[in-house]
Amino acid sequence: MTLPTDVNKFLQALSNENRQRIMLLFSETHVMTVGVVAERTGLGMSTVSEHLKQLKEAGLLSSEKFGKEVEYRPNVAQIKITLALLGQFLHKCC
Amino acid sequence: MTLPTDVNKFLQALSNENRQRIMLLFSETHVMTVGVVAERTGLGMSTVSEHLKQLKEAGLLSSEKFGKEVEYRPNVAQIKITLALLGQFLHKCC
DNA sequence: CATATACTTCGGAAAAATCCGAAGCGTGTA
DNA sequence: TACACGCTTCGGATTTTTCCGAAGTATATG
Repeated sequence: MTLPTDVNKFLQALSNENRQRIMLLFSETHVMTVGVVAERTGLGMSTVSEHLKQLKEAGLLSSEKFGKEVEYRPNVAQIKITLALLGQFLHKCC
Repeated sequence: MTLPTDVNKFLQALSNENRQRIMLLFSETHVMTVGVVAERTGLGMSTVSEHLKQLKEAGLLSSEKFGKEVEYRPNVAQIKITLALLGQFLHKCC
């Protein structure tokens, strides 16, 4: 048995405090652009862009482009799947 | 709403590949000493000692001292609690 | 077409994590 | 008491992560 890549990326993504803060913002405001997240966190736009990219690749967020803006939102379905996988993995240890 | 420290440490602990490997070992062998984990992972004993310490502080393992040996094992109860907290947190984003 | 806006990618500095072997600390044994 | 054994802590080299601002890309607007 080995840990799925998805779960690995998921854990990696959530292990950082600023990315956790970003996810918390999404629990208040379900849809945000890169600029809005940058403004609310106080981080540079490039930094936020990179964090959002990582959260997306980890299956925590999804994105959609509208003109020159990019809207990010929680990827509910994928989060549930990954959380279930993580649960399975951890219950093997018991 | 803010992310509990427990959950934070939990995610941080599991984000590392060698600590994941260690947890996988515990899914095969439920009780191991530091030396055994070192032997099976190929890591130095001091390195393993530090990893196990972190996993313990993150609520993933518990330890008990017997003479000069220290036995580690999965902290089932705490894992369940933390996993539930993580689930709660993530479902707020939906 | 030229410019502004929103974002991404790049280059690199700074901070944090990882790992090791040496040294230190208890505990059991000769 | 002296020594061996199992583990932890320390010091430090190496690697990885994080962050920023500059430069680059795509899209809308005057």
